[in-house]
Amino acid sequence: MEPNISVVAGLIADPTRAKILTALMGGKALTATELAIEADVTPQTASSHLSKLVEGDLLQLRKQGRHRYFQLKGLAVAELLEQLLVMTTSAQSRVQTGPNDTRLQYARVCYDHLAGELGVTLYDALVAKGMLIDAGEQTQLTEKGKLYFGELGVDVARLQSKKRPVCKSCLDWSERRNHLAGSLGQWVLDYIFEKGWAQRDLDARSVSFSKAGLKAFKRVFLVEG
Amino acid sequence: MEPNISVVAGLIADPTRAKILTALMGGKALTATELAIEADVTPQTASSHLSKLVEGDLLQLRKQGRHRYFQLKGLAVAELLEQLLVMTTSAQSRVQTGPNDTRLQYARVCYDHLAGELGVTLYDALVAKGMLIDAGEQTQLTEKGKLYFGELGVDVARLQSKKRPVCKSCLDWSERRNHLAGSLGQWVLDYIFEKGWAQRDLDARSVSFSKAGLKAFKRVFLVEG
DNA sequence: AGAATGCTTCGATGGCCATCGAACTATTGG
DNA sequence: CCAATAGTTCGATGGCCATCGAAGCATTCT
Repeated sequence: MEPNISVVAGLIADPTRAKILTALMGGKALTATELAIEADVTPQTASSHLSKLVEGDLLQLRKQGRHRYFQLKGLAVAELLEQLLVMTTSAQSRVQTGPNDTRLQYARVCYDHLAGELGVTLYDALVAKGMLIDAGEQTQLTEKGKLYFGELGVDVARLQSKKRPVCKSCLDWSERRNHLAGSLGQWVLDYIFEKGWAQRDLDARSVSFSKAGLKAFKRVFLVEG
Repeated sequence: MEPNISVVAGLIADPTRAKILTALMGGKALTATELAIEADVTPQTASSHLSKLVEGDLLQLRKQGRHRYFQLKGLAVAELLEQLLVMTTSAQSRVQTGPNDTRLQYARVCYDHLAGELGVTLYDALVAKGMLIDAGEQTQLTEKGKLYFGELGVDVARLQSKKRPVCKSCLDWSERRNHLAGSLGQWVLDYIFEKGWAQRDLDARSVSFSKAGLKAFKRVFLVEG
């Protein structure tokens, strides 16, 4: 009648695939090789599992150069795995990690926009507030977002007239999650330096926020915490 | 690291066991033979599966005379199955709605509370009338709601003293919207049967309202139309 | 007590599938 | 171009397990 649920369950039932899925629960995208190492199998075996998981709509594949990044496909998959974890870790309390404000300060430049944990947080916050729509690789700026950035002083129409996409999600090197790229991402980084919230470090890649600058950044860009 | 989740998933992965589990989603306890017929296998095969499901803490066994009654063990199991149904029904188009399916979609039992279109309508109506506050997964019963249900004969204080949450929203697999779970949801379903407004169908999941019963239900629980 | 019903255990069979070695394709970097 | 890295497909192997026939245990009915 409905073998579908057993098909999905069957995908999770294999211990190796379960390891792959739980490894991806952090939200980070991982490469095929990394997942093979994580699951402690050869690349061939991992490849077989990964294609099945993609075929079964549990994972999403994003090709980037010679790498293939995998991540959980949609919130429903993560929730399903959560539910399974709830079942199996009955007595274990789910303790959240402590204040992550200190770790949040890790930030660096990716080409011309903000990357690192803070970049990812920014991206997530803008999506959560309805400014952006995360549609896989193609990120959309909503009408609400246009208004919001317009009030901050962005000439949205001018950005849109250029060839370069306004919004683009870029897979983060360290976080392996989306952060904001495109001309809007560039604008945000420029804005940060312009306001004096932060400055480039000597290695020219990492970005140091001042205490007040970080606070202002979070306030203006709707990042909670 | 944690093969537990693959173990649980493996229990659901077998099509026969999946049939058994979905048959038990009605909340009604069924005998081993009934489940064998439902899953279309011999009693020996069903027995093997059932012992595994009990061993894996997905089913609860109750011996009664020469019968062995099985039912889902706890709400978490039912929620896990619901979550799987949410995943699998979202992937495929909404066709194939025979007469039995439409009945199931209108009103059915989800473990121990009312689900389907009518369940969702009830939930929405209670929220609209200010009896409940929809706050994500944790639904709140308002003071007004406590008064209202108190007049219907609910011992709210007793429900609150129990471990199980009074209100809880449960995602409906056909409607994909919240319906009322928790001990209050259980009370509502009991009330419906107690008043004779409806009765369980043969398939043990769908709920048949009489014409007068439906009218009374809508009147008492503030559902418009 | 004897028969019937409900259910389980045992053992054999057959099919599915996870795994890895070997060989291949694809992308990057000198 | 060649070398290196990333990942895939193919084929063989081995193990796990769902299934059911046969037989056994348990409970109830008459």
